[in-house]
Amino acid sequence: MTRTAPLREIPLRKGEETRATILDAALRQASRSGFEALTIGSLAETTGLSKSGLFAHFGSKEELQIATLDEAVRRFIECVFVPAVKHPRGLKRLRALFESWLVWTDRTDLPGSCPIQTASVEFDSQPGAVRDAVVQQQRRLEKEITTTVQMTIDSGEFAADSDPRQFTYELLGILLVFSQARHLLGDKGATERARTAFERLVAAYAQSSLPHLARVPRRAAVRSGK
Amino acid sequence: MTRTAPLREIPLRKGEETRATILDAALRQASRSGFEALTIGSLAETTGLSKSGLFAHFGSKEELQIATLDEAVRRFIECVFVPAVKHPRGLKRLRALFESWLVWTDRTDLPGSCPIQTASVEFDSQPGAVRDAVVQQQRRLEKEITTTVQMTIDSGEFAADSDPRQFTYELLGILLVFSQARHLLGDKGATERARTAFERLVAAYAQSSLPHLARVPRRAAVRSGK
DNA sequence: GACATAAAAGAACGATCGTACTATTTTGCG
DNA sequence: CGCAAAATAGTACGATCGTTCTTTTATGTC
Repeated sequence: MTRTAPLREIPLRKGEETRATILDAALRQASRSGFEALTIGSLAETTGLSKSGLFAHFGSKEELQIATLDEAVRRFIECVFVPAVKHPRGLKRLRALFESWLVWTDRTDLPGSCPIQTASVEFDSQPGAVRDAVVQQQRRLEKEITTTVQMTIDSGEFAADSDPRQFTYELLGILLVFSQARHLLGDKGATERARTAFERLVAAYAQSSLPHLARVPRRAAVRSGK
Repeated sequence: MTRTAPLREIPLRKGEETRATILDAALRQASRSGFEALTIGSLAETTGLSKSGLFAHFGSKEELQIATLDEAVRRFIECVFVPAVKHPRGLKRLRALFESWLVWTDRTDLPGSCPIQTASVEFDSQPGAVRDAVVQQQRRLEKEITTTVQMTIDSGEFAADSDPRQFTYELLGILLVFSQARHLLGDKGATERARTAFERLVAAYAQSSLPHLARVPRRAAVRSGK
């Protein structure tokens, strides 16, 4: 059972490289046109491969879509979470997370909107393996954010009775409408509006998780962002 | 030029009826699977029409998609705005708008998520006539909301220096994440989270449009919803 | 350099796509 | 009823879809 020899688990080499090329093209295409438009033919053409050659890497369109989603999440984590954890736990890290999120599709050079969000909407009422994968990834990301929020509670920067999942919920809302304003409507002020919304959200949680009770703040909760 | 006689502008009868049937099926399909999956063939099958017979009503797939979007907007206005304007201008109307919005896809008996939102994401990076139509309708709806918010400022229920477009932006965010939580994740608490977010938003604007300055409220701004 | 294997290409399949053209039925008015 | 027009059906088209099989080429190890 536990042998030291490589035991023939000699992994791929060229294949992995090609697969990465395919997924890069797939990600760009999904960003522009969605996961349904992720056809074998068009993808083969943009990568210069043959249909069958490309197909062999995944075995089915569904698997291609799931692999593309996984790659999107991988890059998202790399672009958003990894830089954020370099900041100290708490509000600083939460802010860094938010700011990275705003620019992540630019940083990873996608031509359209966030593929994860696209997939979320595209498959939200369409049962199947892709939908299951989307749900799983979405839950995973939300859990990560909630953990970051919880740290901000633990650090005392958010009120002790704050609901971290409610914060996550509202934060996601801001980022969803940001994406719509940015890509669909081409709103130049989308980023500033998102920041304003985020700051108000933060300010509310710095006081209480039941902010509509409008408790009087004990001190200025927000400092200059930079 | 101006003749009183009907002048042969005898409009359709049966055709309109069939068209309505088609659009109803199209709306349901778009709600489940998006506008790209709105194919002539599948739609012909679910309506019992022939492909060519159905096609003749629209002339192109693009026109079918646009007609479906327009029908979605028509129903949205009927389900959300029309009931809201029965309430007095100001916060009451704004609240009614929000509450109708939360249930509008149920009230119009759609099997999936909001087709307008689906279209917004599907075409946000895909140039063409459909995208143009989506942008136009989205702008139109946002303008309507902003007007309702402005009335709440005028009534004195929101602070005079409030930014109605910022409020609209954030309100849309809440509704977007609500839809995701509801349909993709099947979150039973989505509605309550949306209400909590809405109340916090309202409370902030009842004080100031720059709520992260955390001004002290002069009085309790929120009463029992009913 | 030979050789096993991985990687990619080639060709073909039935299905469905959007759309054009023609033919048939249905409708509403005189 | 008769008849023009509207509405729908029928048929066919080239293109593309996802997928399967077979064949060829590229790769890495001895």
